[in-house]
Amino acid sequence: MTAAGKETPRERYRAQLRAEIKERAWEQIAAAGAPGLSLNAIAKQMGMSGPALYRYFAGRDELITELIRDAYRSLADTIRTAAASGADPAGLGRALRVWALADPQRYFLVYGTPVPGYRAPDDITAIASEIMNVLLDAAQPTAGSAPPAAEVARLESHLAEHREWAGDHPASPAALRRALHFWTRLHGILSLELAGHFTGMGFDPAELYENELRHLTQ
Amino acid sequence: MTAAGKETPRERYRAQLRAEIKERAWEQIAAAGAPGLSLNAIAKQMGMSGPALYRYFAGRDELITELIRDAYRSLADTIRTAAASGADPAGLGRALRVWALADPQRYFLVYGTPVPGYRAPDDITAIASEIMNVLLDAAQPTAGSAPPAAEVARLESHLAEHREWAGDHPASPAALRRALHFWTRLHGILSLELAGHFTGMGFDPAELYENELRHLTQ
DNA sequence: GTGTGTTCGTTAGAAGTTATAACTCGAACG
DNA sequence: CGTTCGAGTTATAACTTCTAACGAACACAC
Repeated sequence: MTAAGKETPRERYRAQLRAEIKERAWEQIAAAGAPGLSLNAIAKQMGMSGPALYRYFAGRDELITELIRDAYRSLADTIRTAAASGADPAGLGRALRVWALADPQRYFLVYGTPVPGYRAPDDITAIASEIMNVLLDAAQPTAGSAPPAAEVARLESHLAEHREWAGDHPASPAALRRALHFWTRLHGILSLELAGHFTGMGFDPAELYENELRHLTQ
Repeated sequence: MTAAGKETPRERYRAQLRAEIKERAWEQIAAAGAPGLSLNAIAKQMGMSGPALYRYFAGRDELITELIRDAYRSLADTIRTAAASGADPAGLGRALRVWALADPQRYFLVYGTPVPGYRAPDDITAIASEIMNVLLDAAQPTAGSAPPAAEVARLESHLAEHREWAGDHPASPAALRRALHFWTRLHGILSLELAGHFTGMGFDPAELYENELRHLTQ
């Protein structure tokens, strides 16, 4: 895959160890959430003593940022792959849910409670807008189905005037609106489900989600 | 308000100090999120030394749980008050947004990323269902407007069979569905806005929110 | 007014954490 | 084969939560 020939043995070893550290980090995060991640614990698990990890990550924050980056990348890959294999918007939504349920804490690393001061590095926001691009693609085609109902007219004209976030994507105002709704509505259900706010309520979150997908794709 | 006569001086002092501790805790949480809350820092701020706080809270977890409880209560009061003063569902939605924007971290204490192991005490879940009750009330009246569109029929029949979460509230299946949508859709927009996922996108989240309210109330 | 307790706040300390500094040793490379 | 670079070590500082033991102040009963 990557130009393996040019790697020195040390680089190989280094990359491998970084990967193992992240591996353990994911386990800890899955078990106790991001605040429960401990560099020291990872080091002990790997049979080495604390400060050794600082050879591989500048600190806890850098490790977490790296994990957030990976989570974003994983999500972007999932969405892109689903779209590339001809999935309709509903299919994209289902892929999103499968991805989220596979590792709730990974979802929360992307869309969960932010640390007030934190500002995401540029490459992460780039991945975020890549995801948005796929959504905009998917929101486009819906033929000339729904008439521009008066209800949404105001929002669509507002979005038409503020389409910076779409970059140079040629999405129609209706598509801008649909992509946004797709995002916010599915996130609304998913995040509540993953946070456990539906547990004990009795109904099946999948039914609610499928209903929203039906609604979103008209 | 409270039966002040029967309070001993010590109880008064104790209650006051507990309140001040929570006050400082809110400041810290607003500034650095829940993980940034430090008992020690609070103690120092109040001019007393670390372990003194353990007279008032069993530990960090109990303090946070108490803050979560207060946040829930504050939200329930806000929603109930809005409903009591004759607000329609849209008004409830706006009250929710105002409450959330007033202190984003407080919102996240209620609806943010959960700690995997954490299980909310019963009285907190009781407040949660109190909130749901107000939502169910508000979702009820909408006259005989929308016909039971085939799109939502499946979800509504599912909800009709799983209405444990409504307690003994006499909400119609349509009301169950509407209350759920009200919750998930507004939370979807709000949580993304509060987490800063809309910053830099250019559009006004209020427009998106208002559109959703319009949509929700038909 | 003078005991008597309860409770408050203190210091000391254990067991963690992140992170830095200084040092050793081994492996890669010229 | 030697030199250098880097990995991992220990020691330390500055934090954190939280327990334990102590002293002192305060409310209350007598």
